[in-house]
Amino acid sequence: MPEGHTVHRLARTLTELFSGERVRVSSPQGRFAAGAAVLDGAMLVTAEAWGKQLFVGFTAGDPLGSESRWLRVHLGLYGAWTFAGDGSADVVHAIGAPRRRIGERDSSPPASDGPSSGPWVPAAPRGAVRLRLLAAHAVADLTGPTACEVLTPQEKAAVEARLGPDPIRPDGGRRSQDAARDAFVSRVRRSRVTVGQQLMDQAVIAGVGNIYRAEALFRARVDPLRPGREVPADALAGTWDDLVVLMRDGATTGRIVTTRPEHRGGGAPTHGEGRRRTRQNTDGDPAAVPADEAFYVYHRDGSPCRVCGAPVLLEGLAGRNLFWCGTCQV
DNA sequence: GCTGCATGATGAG
DNA sequence: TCATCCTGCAGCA
Repeated sequence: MPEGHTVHRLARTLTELFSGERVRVSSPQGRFAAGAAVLDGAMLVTAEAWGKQLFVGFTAGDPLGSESRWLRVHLGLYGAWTFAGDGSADVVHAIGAPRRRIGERDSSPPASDGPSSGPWVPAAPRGAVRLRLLAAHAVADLTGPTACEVLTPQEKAAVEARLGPDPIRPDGGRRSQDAARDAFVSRVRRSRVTVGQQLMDQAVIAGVGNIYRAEALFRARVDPLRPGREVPADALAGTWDDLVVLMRDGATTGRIVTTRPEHRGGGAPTHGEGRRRTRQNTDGDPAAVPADEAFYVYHRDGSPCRVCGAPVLLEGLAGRNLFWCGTCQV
């Protein structure tokens, strides 16, 4: 599922592909027909993310009236975007749940025969496409979103007002990085709701999902079942700072990798150049870290903790699976 | 072919 | 706390 890093990545991709373009907006599946009709033919200005919320801005004028509009998309558990293009833009991939299909070049005919092969024709939408954005050189299809609606700027502001700070946004979306961190720390400590639950609350911190929750609390050695007000402020501040690094890395690479090099490589001991790496996510090559070594606890229930060897625990918490190490996290 | 799950959020009870 | 919505895919038969 798309956690915040994926949504930020999507915003960048949409901006790259469509900003400054007039786009045809349609709803092949039909469920967004009315909204699509409002936006069809408008100029797309930019796309941005706040936590898991994606906002795509369209300029006032022409088909729209005197007011600009924002398309708000939330992918939920299953939503996904699929991109294709004529190859003039370097971005042809899909991002989203349940599986990334990065690198899939479904529609684009090989650009091998050059510009003489005539105008690019996008492939027919595949599956239940709620929304299609089409410009001269690229197409984006959206399937399975939890939310897809057209908002006024005021309505967009109202949505944002309900969201907590977002570690990926500059300054966390607050006045400063310190203000964002403080807001997060004090909010968590104001409540006796477990810190594990609060990390999934988008009003507390925006963009964190089940993976980042599990991994960040493990790295901070904090027991997810601890009431928020009992977690030391400096542990929470450290968690925020850690998430800033982890999630920005995720947004850059498209992959979540939280393990430190010294905790990977179950078999072969790392040596040589691999040893001194301190970054988590890739060092430029996401494939460098095998998928089964990317996490400390997420989806590793029953397997030995990478640090202490105790079996990773799994429990249902507020309807979601919670993974943690009962020995390392206290 | 069918079933159950998934990195979410919401609304009713 | 539960049911519900959105969709695709892995894992079965």
